[in-house]
Amino acid sequence: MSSKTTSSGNGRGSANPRVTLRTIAEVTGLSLSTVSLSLRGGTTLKQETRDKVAEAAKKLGYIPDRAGVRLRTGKTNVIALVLDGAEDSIDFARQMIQGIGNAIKGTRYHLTVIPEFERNLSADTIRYILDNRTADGVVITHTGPRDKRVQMMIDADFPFVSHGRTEFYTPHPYHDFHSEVFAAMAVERLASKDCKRVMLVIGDDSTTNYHNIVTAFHKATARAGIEARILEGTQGASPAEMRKIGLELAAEANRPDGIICDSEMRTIALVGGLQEGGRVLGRDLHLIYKQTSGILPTLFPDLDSIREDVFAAGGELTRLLLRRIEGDDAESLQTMAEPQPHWRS
Amino acid sequence: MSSKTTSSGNGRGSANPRVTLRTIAEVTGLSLSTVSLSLRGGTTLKQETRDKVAEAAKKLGYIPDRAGVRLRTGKTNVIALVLDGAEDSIDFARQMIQGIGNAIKGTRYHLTVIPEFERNLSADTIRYILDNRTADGVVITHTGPRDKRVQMMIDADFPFVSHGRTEFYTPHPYHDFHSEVFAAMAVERLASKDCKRVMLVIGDDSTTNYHNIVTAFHKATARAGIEARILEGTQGASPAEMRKIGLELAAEANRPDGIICDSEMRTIALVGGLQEGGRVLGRDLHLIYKQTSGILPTLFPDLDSIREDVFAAGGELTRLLLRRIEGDDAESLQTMAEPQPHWRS
DNA sequence: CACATGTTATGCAACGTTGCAATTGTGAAT
DNA sequence: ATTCACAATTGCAACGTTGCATAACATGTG
Repeated sequence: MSSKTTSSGNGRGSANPRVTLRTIAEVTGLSLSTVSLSLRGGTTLKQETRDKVAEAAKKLGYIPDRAGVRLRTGKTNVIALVLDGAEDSIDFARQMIQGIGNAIKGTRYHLTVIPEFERNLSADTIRYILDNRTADGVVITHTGPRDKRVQMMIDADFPFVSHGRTEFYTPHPYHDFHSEVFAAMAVERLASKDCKRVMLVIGDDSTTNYHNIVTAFHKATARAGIEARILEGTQGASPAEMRKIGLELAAEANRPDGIICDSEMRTIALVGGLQEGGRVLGRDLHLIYKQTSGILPTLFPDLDSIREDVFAAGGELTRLLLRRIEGDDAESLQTMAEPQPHWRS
Repeated sequence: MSSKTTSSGNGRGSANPRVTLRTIAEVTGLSLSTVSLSLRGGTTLKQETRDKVAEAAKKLGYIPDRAGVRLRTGKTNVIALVLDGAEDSIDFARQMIQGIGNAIKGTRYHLTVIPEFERNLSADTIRYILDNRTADGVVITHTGPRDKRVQMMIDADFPFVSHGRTEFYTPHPYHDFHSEVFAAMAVERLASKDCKRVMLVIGDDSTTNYHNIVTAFHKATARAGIEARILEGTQGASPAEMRKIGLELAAEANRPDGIICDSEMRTIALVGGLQEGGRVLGRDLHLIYKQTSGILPTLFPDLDSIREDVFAAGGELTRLLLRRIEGDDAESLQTMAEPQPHWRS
């Protein structure tokens, strides 16, 4: 039928010889260019031709070669997740990855994950991606108010989305948990339980969320006429130290009767300490934590919590990023996730 | 000086024009081929030439274009992690990824992660990678005795490494936690605490580890002359159900006085149920769990545990895989991780 | 001087893709 | 018949890299 290399023996040791545009061209008797154009929906082609190409492509199971496309167009069809090393939110990484993976299922995109070992090296990671055009877009988490990674990508006009807002003037895509609402909800709930002295336990003051929560906490406690207290400087605290803090707190005369905790890891440690100190949650004091994993509800079935759905966040971040890559403008790509209260009793 | 396109204005909108072999060729006055050859350590080149090229490459910050290399050689410089959706081991995904990331730091490899949503779709994932040569090697976890993914990759002679052994005749690279030792250690420890009726709580009977642990458990209990019992069929059990099981167990007349649990998630739920049922661990009964995350030691500081270092496993898996990709043969790429006991009191 | 022998460097083609300029075919208008 | 407009298709070059076959040069040998 056709001219050369009909089926086997094209050099590569693989079982079935790779299907390329050339294969389809030979099968259909069309030229490479036509096949390529047709597959990308060229409107100048005859309908008959387009059908023929589409059919052949499907039958042969053609999938564009990533290297070819990338070399020619510069498009990598890769999105990169910069994975923060923090383990405050238990199961955060897994859920985020699953969420992203779910959202790119069926698309041409692949996910590459770049674990971050030290926060202050994160600029290097971004620099590398920017310089080597190693992805079409980036997802970052644990965003700070003046996050240098954000700054770099804005400057380079590179598509990205952040989990968390920033304070930059130039708008950029983000998806964020509404921590102000979280704080307000939690305070109101504690107020309704007749708490008078409420403490906020919060770490990682490098994130924007930190500031948002603190501000909202103060506003809400003021409104409710409740004494507010913040346990700060615990971002580096180990679980053991955190537990000790809980133990000390349990012994304090003027201890809080309501606690709001924004980290699961800290919640576990703190509760451990409080219980060891003889305090019974739900009686001596109330605690509300921000829930992201399935573990804490199992562990503390009676504790109130407010949920952030990290799997959904991963999906949303991805959708925003893909639209950004397509060229949508930043202003239209900013969404918030509403906290979901889970009150017990 | 040189002929064409000296510095700027090469079309791409980027700030600094991309450094390619061509750039180095122009700077050094050598040909493309020579530069390429030199950078790959061609021994036929004069030392002077090699130095000149190396110096220029370093000064310009040359990094080979991935698409170019991939197109020409078929090498993707990518390793793929197929991420099982199981959340038995808390923090497993994050540690595994960090471990792999740490091991490829400084190499040309990137990590792509493919989340698995349904186990029975895992063959499709592998098929895709195999057909499209989308990675140079694959890491799989939660390996089964006759794992079809392993079978496929063996058949295709494709580089991979499994976290977990198999029963296949053809050898393949693996790194595995020594669960037989784990079971034996745990039983001995319980025996030394005068336990008489020991129960093994274990889920996911699709993994090889399941069988290894069960066998070793029976052997060890027989040797110690202890009554053995296995709580089976809990692989699909939700934390709530698991907790209920713990509660029921606490009320049982002939309840075990020693429990071995191979999953953190199940440990948490089970302990919750046991405690709710009024049992005090360390007094009424002893429990030893397999520890992978930092959470459980915080939560249960008094419980004995045996640790598997997932971060280290990720690193080892990667090293094995890379050596496999380099062509080392499978037999030499099989290693075991020794369980690390953490006895309290 | 012609020729073989190394040593060192290079030209060319190819991997799979796409964008553009150019070509062919078709029918209608001059 | 020639030209024109339009529709449909195609050839060519290029993206960055590497392997092979060849070239250029110096040196030694008959």
